[in-house]
Amino acid sequence: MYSKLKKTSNKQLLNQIEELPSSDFTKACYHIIARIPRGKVVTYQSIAEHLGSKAYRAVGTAMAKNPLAPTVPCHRVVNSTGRIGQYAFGQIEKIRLLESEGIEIKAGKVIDLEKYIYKF
DNA sequence: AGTCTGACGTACG
DNA sequence: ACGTACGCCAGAC
Repeated sequence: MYSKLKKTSNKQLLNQIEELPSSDFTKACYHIIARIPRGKVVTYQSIAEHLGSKAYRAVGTAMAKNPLAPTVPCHRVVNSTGRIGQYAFGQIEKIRLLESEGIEIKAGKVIDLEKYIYKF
């Protein structure tokens, strides 16, 4: 009976991303993030590397403008140091979301980051 | 085309 | 285990 409240399918989401007026680089970032499962995280650096680039700062810039948050789960992107990093709706909210997915965070850092890293 | 700005990373103190 | 300085590069003007 809640079928109409079903989340946007991944396929629909990918189409939505394609329709955005963003650059290819930015859309590629969203595509990558769209496949991170609940309870897992990736780093800005790994996203850039996956795109064959060193532009990890630009990845952050793309996140900052993410028009599909939190459907495109940009809250699952953290610093390579394990620090939470920034979030358009505030670090508090980012931490709250991550904890709700089972990720342990203390003093703004992910405890045992390796355990939660999503590998491509 | 030139310049500036970041949801970053890393080295170094 | 901090903070800071500097390098990085795509995107916005």
